[in-house]
Amino acid sequence: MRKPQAKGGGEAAVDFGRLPGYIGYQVRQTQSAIFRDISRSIGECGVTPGEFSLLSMLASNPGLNSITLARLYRLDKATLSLSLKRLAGRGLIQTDRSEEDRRYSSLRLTPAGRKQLRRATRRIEMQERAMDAVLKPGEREQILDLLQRIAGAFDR
Amino acid sequence: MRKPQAKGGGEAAVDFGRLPGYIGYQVRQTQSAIFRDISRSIGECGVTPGEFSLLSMLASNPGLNSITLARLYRLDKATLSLSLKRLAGRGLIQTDRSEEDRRYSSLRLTPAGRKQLRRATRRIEMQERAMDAVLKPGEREQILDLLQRIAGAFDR
DNA sequence: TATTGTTATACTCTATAACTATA
DNA sequence: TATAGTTATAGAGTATAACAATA
Repeated sequence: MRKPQAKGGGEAAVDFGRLPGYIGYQVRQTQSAIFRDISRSIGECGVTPGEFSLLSMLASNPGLNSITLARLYRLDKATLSLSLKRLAGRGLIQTDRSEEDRRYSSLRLTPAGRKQLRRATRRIEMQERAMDAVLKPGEREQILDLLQRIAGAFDR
Repeated sequence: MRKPQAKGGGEAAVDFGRLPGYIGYQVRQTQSAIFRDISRSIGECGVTPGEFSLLSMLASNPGLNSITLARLYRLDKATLSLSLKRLAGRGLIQTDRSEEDRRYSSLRLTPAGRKQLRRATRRIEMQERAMDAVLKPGEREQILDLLQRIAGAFDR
């Protein structure tokens, strides 16, 4: 218990206290390490992790509307509206009004969006392979399961 | 493979594609669920997760300087300067110039900061207990280990 | 010259509130 | 009246660049 957690660099004798024993803390640190790694190749990859999720969802669910996306990711519709506007501005998605109910927009990837998604997917999967390099057989499934259960604990 | 990952809500038949199989994706979702949960009681708790880390570090390492903190958390010194300014403005920390080398500041909690940290710690540990409720014996140690190894894979 | 720290500026992500168009 | 979507505004969190003080 209370094992200090060295983190590289020559900061001898810094005491992390109980922080390393908190799952919340380690999830934050890990998320930040993963994000930093992707950011280093953001030019090569072209999209942020959040944008990658959105593009993937539209690839699997063409015609999806933004209120559904907002509910799935628990974002305010205004927040999502801005993200989608940016993606549309870059020509990666196309937003049309739905025929049946003209309040809804129908979202889908453009050809440029599909191409960008393929590029980003290659980069993301490279990163996942880098993680596999430090995991033993079965551990990927294990952590995916643990993370989903923990997130589920707060689904409320 | 390609198991769609239902996420509550009545969005029947939304296909998450490969996303649920990516560790990066699940870490992001979990971090976001944990953050949302803490945010709901931010008034009660008083500090953000990032501020909680900073206060904890200063509790365990009184007199720490900001460049060391910046290196540990891989933040730019300007970024950290702003966070510390906000904490100082709320009277939670006190920053003094070091005696030996007057370029350095010596950071420490004020009595109000110690009190706030105790309050936040109670809240954070409640959250950790909520996670334990969905974990079997040994699984907390398991996920802490897995997360640290994955973060370490990108330490570069 | 090099290092610590601050300030100015800018960009992303997020939310709330007020609005329009549609139902 | 209710819902989908947009815009305006504001607050964190992050970075880069330019600067001051100290070594």
